[in-house]
Amino acid sequence: MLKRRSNFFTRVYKIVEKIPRGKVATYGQVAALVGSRDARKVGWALHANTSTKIPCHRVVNKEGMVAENFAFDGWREQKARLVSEGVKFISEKQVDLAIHRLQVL
DNA sequence: AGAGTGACTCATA
DNA sequence: CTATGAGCCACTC
Repeated sequence: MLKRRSNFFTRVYKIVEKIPRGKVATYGQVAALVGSRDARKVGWALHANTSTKIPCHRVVNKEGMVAENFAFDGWREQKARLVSEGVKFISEKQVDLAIHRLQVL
C-alpha cells in the first residue's frame, strides 16, 4: 500500500502534468483520473501548491471557465498562458472546450 | 472526533 | 442570469 497523506496532491500533479500543450482538462475529469469524485479537491490541491512546474492554467471548470481566484495572478494570467499555447477563447474567461477538451488518457 | 473551508458540480426555484 | 442547498472528500484547527 502506498502512503496516502498528500499523495492526492501527487496524483493531481501527475495528471495535470500529462495535459498536452494546447489542451485543457476539467476539474471533474482530473478528479476521476485521480480516483476521486470531488472536483473541489482538485482545485484545492492546485491552489495549495501553485507550483510553476504544473500547467494548472490548463485546468478549468466544466464549461471551460477559468478560475476567478487563480493563484498566479487571477484568471487573466491563466488566459494569457493558454492563449500563448494556442488555446482559443470563446469569451473573456471561457475556453473553447469543443476543440481543446482533453481526451481520455 | 467535530467543525470549518474550498480554483467544483448538479439540482431546484 | 442569480441564489441556495446538497454532495463530495482531503485538509487544518
